[in-house]
Parts: sequence; structure tokens; C-alpha cells
Amino acid sequence: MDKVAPSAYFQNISSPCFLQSILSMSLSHHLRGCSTLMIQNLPVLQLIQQCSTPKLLESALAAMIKMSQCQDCYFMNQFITACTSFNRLDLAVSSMTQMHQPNVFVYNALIKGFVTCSYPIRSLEFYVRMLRDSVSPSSYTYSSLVKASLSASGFGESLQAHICKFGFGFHVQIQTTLIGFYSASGRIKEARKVFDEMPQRDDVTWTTMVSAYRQVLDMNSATSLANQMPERNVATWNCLIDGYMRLGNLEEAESLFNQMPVKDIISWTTMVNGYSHNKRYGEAISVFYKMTEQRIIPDEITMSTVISACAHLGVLEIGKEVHMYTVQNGFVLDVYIGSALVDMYSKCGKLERALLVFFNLPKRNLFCWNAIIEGLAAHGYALEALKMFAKMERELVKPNAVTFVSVLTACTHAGLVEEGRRIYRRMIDDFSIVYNVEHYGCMVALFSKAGLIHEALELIGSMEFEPNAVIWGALLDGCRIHKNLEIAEIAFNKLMVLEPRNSGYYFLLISMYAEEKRWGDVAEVRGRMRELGIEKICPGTSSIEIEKQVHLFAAADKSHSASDEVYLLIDEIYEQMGLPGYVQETENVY
DNA sequence: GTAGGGTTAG
Repeated sequence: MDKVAPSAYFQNISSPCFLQSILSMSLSHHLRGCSTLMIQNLPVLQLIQQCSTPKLLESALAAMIKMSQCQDCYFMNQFITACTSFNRLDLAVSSMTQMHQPNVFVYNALIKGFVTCSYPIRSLEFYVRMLRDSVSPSSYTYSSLVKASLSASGFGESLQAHICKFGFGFHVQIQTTLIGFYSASGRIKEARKVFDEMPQRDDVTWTTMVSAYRQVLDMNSATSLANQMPERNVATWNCLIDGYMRLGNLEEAESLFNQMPVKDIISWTTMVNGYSHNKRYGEAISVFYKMTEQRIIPDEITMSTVISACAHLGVLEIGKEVHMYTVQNGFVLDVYIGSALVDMYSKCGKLERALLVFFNLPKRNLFCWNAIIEGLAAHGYALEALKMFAKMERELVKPNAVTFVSVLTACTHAGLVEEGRRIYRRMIDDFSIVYNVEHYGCMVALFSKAGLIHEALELIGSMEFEPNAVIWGALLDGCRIHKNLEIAEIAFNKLMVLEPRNSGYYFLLISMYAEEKRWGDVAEVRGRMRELGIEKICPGTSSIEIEKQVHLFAAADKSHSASDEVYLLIDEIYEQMGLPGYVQETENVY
């Protein structure tokens, strides 16, 4: 192959500043007078390895060309690695394809680059090219390729055959990666087959297989495999704890946690996270405090989990303290902690603080935007939520289904029918987001509240799945507001099938009949309630934080007998409600 | 170079 003229490279490079960057490079100055190859090469290599911007990548390539290092496999390997970190594989390809004899290191770097930058098919393409070039793959080749075949499904089996053919059938790391691959695609039997056929296994192999069972929540198999391990490591303990937590078996998770000989930060975080997932937020926070008491230093992952637990409980004081802890201990304010904090302040009623945190985040991803938009919507700032959504679009963050639940909710609260309709259409037209039941719920609520009862009913009819109680409930509520008894009865009958024991719907219909003085119908619904034994309204509970203790309470709650002052105070409030100047809304009280 | 823990809605 002929040597390529430098100008040919220049044409491949789009930047107009490219030539200038070569001319102005201090490199040429540096090189003047250098005689040995070693010294001459050093700066080029440094230039490649210390690339901190894509622009420098181009300078590095220019230097390589200038120093005729483009045929050197080591230089090319380093250059491709640098290209990978800036997602500039075009540069990598255009320079490596000019090589006369790229070796296995060059191919490996490129294959890994394509996998890292999410172009799995292209990594396979260069793997094929490598084989055609008679370059023998190494174990590194396959550790990248197995990941690629995960995204480009269907290549797993043929890749496994190649792994054997090229002599890596007994390579511990490669086989372990294969177990991980089969496990991630849910094919546990295949994973186990690889495991069973391995003549040698290491720690990681065992943990990967245990984790494969955990993935599908088969904790019996996970446990029995963990029991067969020569020596159970922390990762396996953690994996088991996490699995039992996901299964909702807190007792087993706790027992394992207490039994394990050595706990690390992941063990503690797994417990905090496990309690949180099981809605035991108070315990999640307790474990966190216990952890700090034992002088275990939490990390960013622990902190985001704890902050999220505080958000769910609405405990502002603890939340603030945890926030302070992250600041004082120099934790990176990443998107996880960021969105958890935004959500925590917003759920604790401190929208201003949520906004402050949000605008001070060094980086914002979809979760951060969703949290702040939801916060604004939940606090009734509909127009601001819409503005924030527009800002998100301008910053080119792609919204998802969650975003639209909040945005449409905002429209409902503010009665913005046309805006809601427009956004609802854009979900499909601009973002190709499939409507889920919540989106329909938002639209039905929007139409119903605005009195467009028939349109709401039409939308329900057009749904491709069965409407749930939330949808019919929203319609029923709209019927109450706009006094449409006819459609209210339709919604009520549907709700009687879906949630026959929810007393709220009965009371709602009764109050509508009562308003029309249809006493016969009132009596009939009452009779139905009696037949089914439905009497009380099931109260939802709320919680309040007093001196870092969380107290639950509900309507007509008599469980706080220890503190009689609470009930004395309630009595006083009732008394004041009877005083002149206070007007009770009794329209819908039957 | 293969293993174990994270954020938003419902």
C-alpha cells in the first residue's frame, strides 16, 4: 500500500481550525533539535494520552501524521482509546483503516470503542474484518464483544462458538462474562450451563451466577448456590440481601445482614435501599443513622437513597440534615443526589429550596427535570411547570412518559384544556411516547373537570386497554362538578365492578341523588352499601415529623392515646369551626 | 478486563 499523503488526512477532518492548530502547536518548537526517535516520540504520545478536548484529538492525530507514527500499532491503540472517550470513532476508523498491518491491540481498541459508544453492530463488523485480516483475537477481544452481543441480540450463540474455537472455552474471565451476558438477557439455564461446564471458577464467577438467580428473583437457587461456594464473599452476601429485599422478604434480608461476617458500604446501602423499596422509609433512615454511628462512611449512592426515603416520608428536618451531611463531607452533587434533593424539598413543601437546588446543579438529567416539573405541578404552579417543560426542551433533554404525567397534571389543575390537548398530541407526534393509563387518566380528568364529559367518555372508549378505577373515578368526579347524573351512573356502575368496596364512590353518587331530591335512589344505594357491609370511609394516613420522630395519623384516629393534648386541641379546633366567620363547605356532605 | 448498592411518576 502506498503511503498516504498528509493532505489526504486533512480532508478527513472537518474542523477549519485544524491546520492552524498544527501550525501553532508548541510541539514543532519542542521537536526542533531533537535527534533520537525516543525523545521525538514522547510528546506525541503525551499529546494523545492527555487529550482533554475533542479539538486536541485532532491535534494529536496531526502530530502522529507529522511524525509518521500512523503505522505504529501502539500509537494507534492509544489514539483510538482517546477517540473513544470523545465519541469520535470516525477519526479512529479513518486513521486505522489506513494502516498496513493493524495488530490485535488496534482491533481490540476499536472494538471496545464501538461497544463503549453503543455501536454494537460496528464492533462485530470490525471483529469480522480482524478475522479476515488473519489477526487472532485475544481474550480482551471477547470481553468487549460479549457486551456487544447483548445489545445486538442473536449473536450470543455464534460468539460463544467463536470463543471456544479460538481457545477461550476455559478462560475464567471470558466465561464469567458469558454468564453475565446470558443472565442479563434472562436466559438463566444457558448461564448455568456455562457455569457448570467451567473447569475452574473464581470469586467473581460464583457471584455472577448467584446474581443471575437474583435477577429472576429465584432466591432458592441463589441461596443454594451461595451455600456451595468454597468461601462466600461480601459481594455474594450483598447480592442475597438485595434479592430477598426485592422479594419483600425483609426477615430473611435482615437475618443475612446480621449474620454476615464483614459488612461493607454496599451491604449497608443495600439495606437502606431495601427498606425504601418496601416502603419502610423510617427503617431506611434508621439504618442510615446506625451506619454513621458505626463510623461507616456513606457515599453518593447511599446518600441518594436516604434522601429519597426522606422525600417519601416528607421529613424536612432529617432531609435538611442529610443534605448538610452531603455538603460537609464533600460529596459530588450528581444527578442522583440532585433529583432526590429536588424531590425531597418539593415533597416537604419547600418548593423554593427545590428550585434553588435545581438551578445550582452542575449537571441535570431527565430525572432532575422530572422532579422539578412534578414539584411545580404538585404545588399548583401549572404555568411555571409548563415553562419549565419548555426550558427542558430548549436544553435538549428528551422528556419521557413520566414527564408528561406531570405536565398534563399541571394542565388539569389549571384547566388548560387546549394546552393539554396540544401536549397530548405532541407526545406521539414529536416524542413517539406511547400513552399509558396515567396519561389517559390525566386527559379524562382534564376534560371532565372542564365539563367536556362526552369528550372524556369518548376518550375512554378509544383506549386500547381496559380503563381502571382512576379513569372512571376522574369521570365520576367531573360528573359531580358538572351535575351530569346520567354519565355519573355509567361511571359508578363501572366502578362497582372494579372497586365495589370503595365507599367514596357510593357517597358521591348518594350526594348527587340527594341534590336532585331523588330519595328513592338514595335509599337504594344505601341499601346496597348495607348489603355489602360498606360503612366507613377507609382513611388514608398522613405523617408528621416531630423531633426526628415520624408519627402516623388518620381521620378519626384514636390511636394517639398517649398524648391527650392532641385530642384536646382537636376539640378546640372543632369549637372554633362553630364560631361566626367560619363557613363550612357542606355541599357534598351527605 | 469479569461480581454486589442509587434519583423522578404510579
